Amino acid sequence: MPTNRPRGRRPGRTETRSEILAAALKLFSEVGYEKVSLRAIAREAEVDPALIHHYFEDKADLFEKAVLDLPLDDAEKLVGRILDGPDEETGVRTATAFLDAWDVPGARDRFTAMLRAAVTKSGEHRPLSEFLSREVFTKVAEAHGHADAKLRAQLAVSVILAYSLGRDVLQLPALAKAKKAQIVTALSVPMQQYLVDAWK
Amino acid sequence: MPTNRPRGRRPGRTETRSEILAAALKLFSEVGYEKVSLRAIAREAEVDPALIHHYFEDKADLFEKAVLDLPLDDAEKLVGRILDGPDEETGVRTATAFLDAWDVPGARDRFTAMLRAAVTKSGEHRPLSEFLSREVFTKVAEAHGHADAKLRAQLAVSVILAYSLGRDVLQLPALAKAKKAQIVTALSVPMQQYLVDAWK
DNA sequence: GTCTATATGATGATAGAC
DNA sequence: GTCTATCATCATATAGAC
Repeated sequence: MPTNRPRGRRPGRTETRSEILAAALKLFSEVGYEKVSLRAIAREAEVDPALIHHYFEDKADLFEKAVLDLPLDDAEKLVGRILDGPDEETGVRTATAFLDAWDVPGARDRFTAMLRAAVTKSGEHRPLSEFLSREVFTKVAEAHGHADAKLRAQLAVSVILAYSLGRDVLQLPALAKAKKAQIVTALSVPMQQYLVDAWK
Repeated sequence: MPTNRPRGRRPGRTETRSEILAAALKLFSEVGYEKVSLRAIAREAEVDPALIHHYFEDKADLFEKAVLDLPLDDAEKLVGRILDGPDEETGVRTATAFLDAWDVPGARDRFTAMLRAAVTKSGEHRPLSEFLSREVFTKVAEAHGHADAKLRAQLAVSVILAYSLGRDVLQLPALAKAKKAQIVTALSVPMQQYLVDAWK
C-alpha cells in the first residue's frame, strides 16, 4: 500500500513565479512598460533573468499575467453601486467607489501600470479607458437618459484618469496628501455634472 | 564703399535644422520620448541620422529645442485673462483660454509631447504640471482667497491634463469629435469649483 | 528548476572622409 | 554641411549544461 503522497505538482520553490509577478507589477507601475527591462524585473525579484522566460512567453505575456489578469473590478457591481441611491449623490457615490477600489491591495499598482501602458505601450490605448467608458460610465449616463452618453462617459473617464495621473504618475504632492473626503468632494463635482446633470 | 551684403550666417540649406525640429516635435508628441529613436526622427525629416548630432548635442537637447523652447504661453497673461471678468465666469474663461492656446499651430503637439514625456522621461515629471500649478492655477486660486490654493491648483491641473490625455493621447473619439462649446461647458464646471467656489 | 553562455538586433553616440 | 562607417551598450530571446 502506497504512502499518502501530496498530490499534483510538486513545487521546487515556486515562490519564484509569484515573486516575478510581484516584482513585475511593482516596476510596471513605477516605471512603465517600455522602460522596464526584464533584467530589472529579475533583479527586483532576485531571480535569474532566464527564469522569466522559463515561466512566461515574453515581456508582453508577463505584463498580461502581472497586471491585466485580475479583473480590476466587477463592472456590473460598480454600475449597480453607483446607480443605487438618490440622483443628487451620484457623483459622490462614483468618486467613493473608485477611491474604495483603489484601496484594495495591488489594485492601485495595477491601475497605475495600465495607465502608464496606455500612454506608452503600443496597442494598449484601449483596455483601461475603453473598459471604463463602455462598461461603466456609458451605462450610468444612459441610465440617466442622456443622448450624449458616450461623450459624458469619456469625460468621466478622463476625470478618473486625471486623478490617477496626478497622484500616482506625476505625484503632485497636494493630491497625494489630501484627505480622502476632500478628494471625494473634488471629484464628485465633475462626476455629477458629467453623468447626471443637464448641460447648462 | 562696400556693397550691402546680407549679414550674419549664410545658411547652406538650413531648412535641415528646422526640418529636424519639426519631425522631432511630431514624433515626440505622437510616440513619446523614449520610444522615438533618433533614426526614426531622421527618417521622418528625410535627413541623415548623423545630421541630428551635427545640429544638436544629444536626444535630450533635441527634445528641449523641439518641444520646450517656445514658452507654451505667457503665464502672466494667462492669469490676467482668467482673472479679468466676473467671478461666476472664471471657469468658462479658464477653459476657453486653454482651448484657445491649444489652437495655435504647434502648441497642441508641444503640450502632448510634454505630457507624454512627463509620464515616461526620467526627471520630466515636473516641467508641465509644476509650471501650470505654480505659475497659473495657484495664483488664480490665491486671488480668490483660498487657503488651500495648492490643492485646488493641482486639481485644476489634473482637469487640463485629463482632457489633453483623453483627447490627444488616448484619443477617446467622443472627446475629439465634441464641439468646442461643449468642451468649454464641460471643463468650466470643475474649474469654477476648484478655483473659485467654496467646498461644499 | 536553475543558471551560463550567447544569438541577434536596435539604440545613442563618435570620428572622420568628402 | 553632408554622409559613411563604426563603437559600445543595451535590449529580448534562446539553447543547452547542470
